[in-house]
Amino acid sequence: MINTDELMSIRAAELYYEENKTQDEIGSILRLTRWKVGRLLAQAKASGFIRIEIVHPRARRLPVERRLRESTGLTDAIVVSSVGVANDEELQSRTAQAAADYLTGLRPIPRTLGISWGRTLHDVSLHLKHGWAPGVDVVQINGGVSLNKRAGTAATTAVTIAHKAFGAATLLPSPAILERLETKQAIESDRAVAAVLEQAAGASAYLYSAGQADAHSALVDSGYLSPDEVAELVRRGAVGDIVGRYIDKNGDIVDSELDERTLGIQLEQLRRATLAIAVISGGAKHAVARAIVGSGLCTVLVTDEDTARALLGDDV
Amino acid sequence: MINTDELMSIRAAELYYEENKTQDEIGSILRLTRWKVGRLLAQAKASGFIRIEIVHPRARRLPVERRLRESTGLTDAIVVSSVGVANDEELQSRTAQAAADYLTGLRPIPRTLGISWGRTLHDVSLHLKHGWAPGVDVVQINGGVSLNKRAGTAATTAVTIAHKAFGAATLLPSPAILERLETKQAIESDRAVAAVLEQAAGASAYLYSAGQADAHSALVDSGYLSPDEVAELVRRGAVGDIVGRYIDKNGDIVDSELDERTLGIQLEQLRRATLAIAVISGGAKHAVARAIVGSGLCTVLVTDEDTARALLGDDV
DNA sequence: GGGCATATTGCTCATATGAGCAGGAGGGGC
DNA sequence: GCCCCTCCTGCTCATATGAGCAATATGCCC
Repeated sequence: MINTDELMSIRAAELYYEENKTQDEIGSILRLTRWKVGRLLAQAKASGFIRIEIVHPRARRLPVERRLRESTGLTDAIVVSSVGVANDEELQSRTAQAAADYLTGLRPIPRTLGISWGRTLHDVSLHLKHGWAPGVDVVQINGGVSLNKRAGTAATTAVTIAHKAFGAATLLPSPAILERLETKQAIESDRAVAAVLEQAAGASAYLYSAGQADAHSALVDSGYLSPDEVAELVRRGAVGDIVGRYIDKNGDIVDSELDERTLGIQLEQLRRATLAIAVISGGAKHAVARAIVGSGLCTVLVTDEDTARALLGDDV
Repeated sequence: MINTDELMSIRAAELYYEENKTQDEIGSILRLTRWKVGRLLAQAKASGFIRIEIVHPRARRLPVERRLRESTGLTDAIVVSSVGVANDEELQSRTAQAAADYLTGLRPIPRTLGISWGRTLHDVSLHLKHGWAPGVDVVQINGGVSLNKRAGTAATTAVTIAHKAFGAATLLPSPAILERLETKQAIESDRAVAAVLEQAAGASAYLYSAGQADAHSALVDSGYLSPDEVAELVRRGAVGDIVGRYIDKNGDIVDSELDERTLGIQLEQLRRATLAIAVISGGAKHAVARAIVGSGLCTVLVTDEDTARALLGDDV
């Protein structure tokens, strides 16, 4: 049975929010003092009967962001609303847009930005406005040029971001994963490659995304790994990959032999970074997001509401 | 491309509605004057970016009610919110509850209330509180006692409503539809039946629901009609039934021969009534609701938001 | 570039609202 | 039945907000 006050608070809420009446007017309609009306409305809000949503592709969820900052070690969290989103694509676009906004608003402006590559990062590059920053150099932090089927995507991403900021792009001229350890070591010690890696190590900020651990991963798409190899990694606890390296739910490398053959900055370099921005969205990436945030691989997370709630352990 | 003001209005809305900041505080955060913030918020509201919903089973939709009253000849409209409703059953329960509330609040209190029977009315009777009125006599306005499979539902409904109002119930001792015209005329002229019909004709208010025109109708359930007969009625334009009589989309009797054999008050008596309350909910009853409201068969409509919007021609 | 029409801004002032407090009603415990 | 404690009510007062208006900026035609 619903009590009288609750019912009255609903009647009051209808008149207040839907009919735009003042609390005083509502008072005379419901034969209550205006103070009682005010209290009923406060009660209705507190009980969660009044739901206020901001319906807009650019809307963020500040309370969720705050909770994320408070309950994790993140220095910042950007959470886009998933109200009214039909598909994952729309959600990813919103998240990429938010990441672009965050980059644009970033102070101090980073001199050098280290980036990974992939669908998400490419999306971010497209959402950045021309002139988003007055000069930022971009450097790739993991390999991936040659084998990429969607030719040049990795390079295009870096170049676009740099170009739009009137800066220079430095590409890492190497595959993401080498077949043999010796080859990797050889490439790594090559002067051109070593110079890029050095620049990457000294970047003032990092921006990267994560891949889910399954056959849809960009590393599979690009031909570096077979679906079977990924399935084996999953069996061994992989939840996803960042900068080409597969991690488990604790943020640890799953297969050190594979990792040795992966060219790019180390996870430890990300962990030590003052500013490492992870951009992650979509239901399939909840697990990898948890691993990244939980093990301190990023200092800033840009994500969607559902992922954020999954991290927070919300039931809804 | 989204313009700057729109984006600012979203940022302002986040701070105002989610972070409970004052417009002044928002002003200093966004580097705007507090008046600009106020205008941005007003703009966000006007553009529909701020959605305020009252989430409660007893919540009504006053703006929809007003539009219904204005665009139809109804003297009153009660529209329950369908936010957060999972199934039709929940919706019907909410609507029945609203009808019970409406009856309880009705002034002047009717001396005699003429009612039909059916699932909906039964539901209303259960939602009424004991002592909902200080004495109201209830009279059935259409037949339906004997054949009803759910034995005595029709009678129980009338008795419950009357009992809870400390009044007397008068049952109409007749089937809803007779097989032969002569039988119907004979019963109708029987003293006991005629007296009830006379009382029904003089009721100060009517309360009835409507059935959809398909095999799930209560008249089929009760055995008065076969699914085939209903199908034939549909073919001839029937959209539903009220007080046992099938009507088309104009509110006209579909089959006058069948109607002649139907015992109860005439549609014209409902149309002439000062107070005729129709209680209708569920997606399957949009058509019959339209017919009833459109042809003036009720003066008050109690319904759900979706049905109301269908009547108003809203797209959503 | 000048002048006009229109939109936008920053203000004053009236009003609506929430915080905090004093008095009073209700409801056990003895 | 009496008292005390708690919760609730209705108030005063400070603050937040929206309406309306003058001043200013913007765009547009010639």
